[in-house]
Amino acid sequence: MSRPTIAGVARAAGVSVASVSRVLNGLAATEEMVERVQRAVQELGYVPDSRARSLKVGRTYQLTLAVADVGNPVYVTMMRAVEEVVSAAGYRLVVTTTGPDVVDEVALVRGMARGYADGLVISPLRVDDDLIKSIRECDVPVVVAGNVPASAGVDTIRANSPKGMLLAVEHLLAKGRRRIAFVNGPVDTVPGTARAKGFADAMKANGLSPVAEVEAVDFTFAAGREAGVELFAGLDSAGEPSGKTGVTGEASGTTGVAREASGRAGVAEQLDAVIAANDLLAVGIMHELAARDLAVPGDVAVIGMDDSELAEQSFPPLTSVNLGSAERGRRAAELLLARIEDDTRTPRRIVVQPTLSVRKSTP
Amino acid sequence: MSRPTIAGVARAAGVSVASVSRVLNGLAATEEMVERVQRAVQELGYVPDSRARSLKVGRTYQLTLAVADVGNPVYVTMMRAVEEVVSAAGYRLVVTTTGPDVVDEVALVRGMARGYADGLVISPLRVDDDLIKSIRECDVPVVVAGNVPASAGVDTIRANSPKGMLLAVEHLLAKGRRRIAFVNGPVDTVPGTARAKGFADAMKANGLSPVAEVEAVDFTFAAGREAGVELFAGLDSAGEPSGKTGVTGEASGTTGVAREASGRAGVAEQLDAVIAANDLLAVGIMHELAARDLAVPGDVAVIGMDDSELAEQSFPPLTSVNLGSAERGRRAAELLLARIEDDTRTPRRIVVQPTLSVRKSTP
DNA sequence: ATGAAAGCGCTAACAA
DNA sequence: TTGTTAGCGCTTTCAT
Repeated sequence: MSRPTIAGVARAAGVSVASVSRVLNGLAATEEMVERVQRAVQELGYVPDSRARSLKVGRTYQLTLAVADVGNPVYVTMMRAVEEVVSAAGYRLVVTTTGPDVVDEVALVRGMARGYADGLVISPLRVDDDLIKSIRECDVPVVVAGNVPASAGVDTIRANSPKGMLLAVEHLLAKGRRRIAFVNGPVDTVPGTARAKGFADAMKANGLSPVAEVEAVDFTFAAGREAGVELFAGLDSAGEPSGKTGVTGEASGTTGVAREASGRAGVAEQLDAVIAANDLLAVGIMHELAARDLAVPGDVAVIGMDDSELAEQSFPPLTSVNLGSAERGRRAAELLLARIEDDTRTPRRIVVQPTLSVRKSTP
Repeated sequence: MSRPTIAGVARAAGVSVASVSRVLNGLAATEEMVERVQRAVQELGYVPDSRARSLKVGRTYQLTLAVADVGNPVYVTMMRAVEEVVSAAGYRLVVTTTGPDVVDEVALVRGMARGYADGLVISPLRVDDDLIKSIRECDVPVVVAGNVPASAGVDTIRANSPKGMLLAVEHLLAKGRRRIAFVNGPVDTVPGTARAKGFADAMKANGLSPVAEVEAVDFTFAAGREAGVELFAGLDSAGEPSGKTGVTGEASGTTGVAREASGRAGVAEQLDAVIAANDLLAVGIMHELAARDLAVPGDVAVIGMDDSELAEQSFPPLTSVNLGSAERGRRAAELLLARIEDDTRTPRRIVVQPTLSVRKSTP
């Protein structure tokens, strides 16, 4: 016994399919008609086929949110915000993971065309021309939560990383910390680039040079720990900070030796604060700090970015730059909904201002 | 200019729609035919409509994973595992959030019928007859990652909480901790019930009575902190543990006073270990411990459950019962795939055995 | 190897 | 108010 279709219901109720459709969609019908149809629906356990319906009406009432990494808590903040807005508007939200590669991102946008959903919010780590092209060609509206060129002609909503960096640096400065290191994510990503520049500018604006800068392989906890190892190895072998950049690049083969030599005092002398490009990296760094008996914030203050749930869960709770992920999610959803209603409106580019959530990881 | 359809492509290529369909699906065709069609597809930027296609072939090649709370890190572990299996099998995975209520869960399963996906993995917090009914009536296969009665006749894959509790209690015992408190999630949930019973049995089997038992309002970090407040208030006002249950139920109105009186020594005397029903609760408890200057594991050892990414990210890293979430995810996906292939196979009920991941939160 | 045409389950004119 | 029917975009017999 296969699933009943609308025809089956019509037959069971002794009415036409059109009448069934009308009753189901709440259009005008007599008491008795409604009654009969509903009983038949009940009895057969009929459920409309959403594909057939959307094939006809041209809408799925489904929206997609694509994120790079479900393990990154910043996305749960965004997800919650997007979910709230779209479900209030009568859409259901589904989430897909793209991974860090731009090709997968492109494939997703391409595949999104025709039928999977009525719209897409995408938060890409890396952007290239193919991605932009696929977004323009996509026949459902796409809004980018991130940074793409204005020339792409697409609705975007992004954070203000430079401003965020300024907040972080100035907070540290106000607390008397001047020997600041920066742990970034991959610099070939959009946020990586933005944060690198933001950090450099913020430091310069305050007459500071970084003690060290290291680039983690991605925006994860594990990468944060590795970056921590690299950071301390570099600090130690480099001795006093000499120039603008300090240590950069891969951990050297001498890590073991350098690490052995990097005593608590040695590091604490050279470094009194670390800014990380996101909360996951920051927490990774805090673990490496602890492994070296360096106290947070006593010896070294730590600031993360994203102000995700992890920031309050970590210990000590992490001071973090709130880049407005909830607001970005909310407004991305609103932008998407608006564009679904009216595809001719001129693309908007919204930037959300950051705030600083001060917790115990800074003095 | 609307999106091109297969008819448009056929016209542009000067062939029939059937031929276009064949080329697109890799069926037999002459060189020249393939050539012409592909050029037309290229030029028009044609993308097939997945709804129309799946309406015809009866498959969407999309699978859904429904989780209660995207903020719970145990689900990211599951998600990753499910994703890996289903994408290897040529399906795309989408994730939806249901929230804690069973009615939403039911609505999801009902709505899942007809068209959204070819199958569903669901991990419900609460289960009732309606849910079970909706699962049986669902016309796409559903596998439950969790515990439903065998009579439901559905594929399930679940953890062995009692065994996990035993692991936790015995580990504590081996480390000389005997004054154990338990922080559970809501006991009207499936995991809540299972863990309550598991804990009671594990304690009894080892001749121990719990120092205290408190029930958090849900399985979140915030609830964990609240539960911590309640736990310590109760401990203090109850004095020495007298019977089997110790403190239970809501925080009393005297919390403020009790808290004031609950000194470091007082608590440490009554309590030397806490088992939490999941990692989020455990981390919440650790924060409350820290707020009272109680050292982990020095004064109080803490064990979580789920062994999620949070367990290694927390500080100190959390000893946690690995309930096999990755394996459960993997096998749930396999079960689902198998059932999609053959809907007549008799339902399987798999239980995954736990292991203990020992970290620094226990001595 | 290719084309014509039926039909997947539904909605929306249009007719009655 | 209700029924009949065309067609959404696609795949798949069945002829050719």
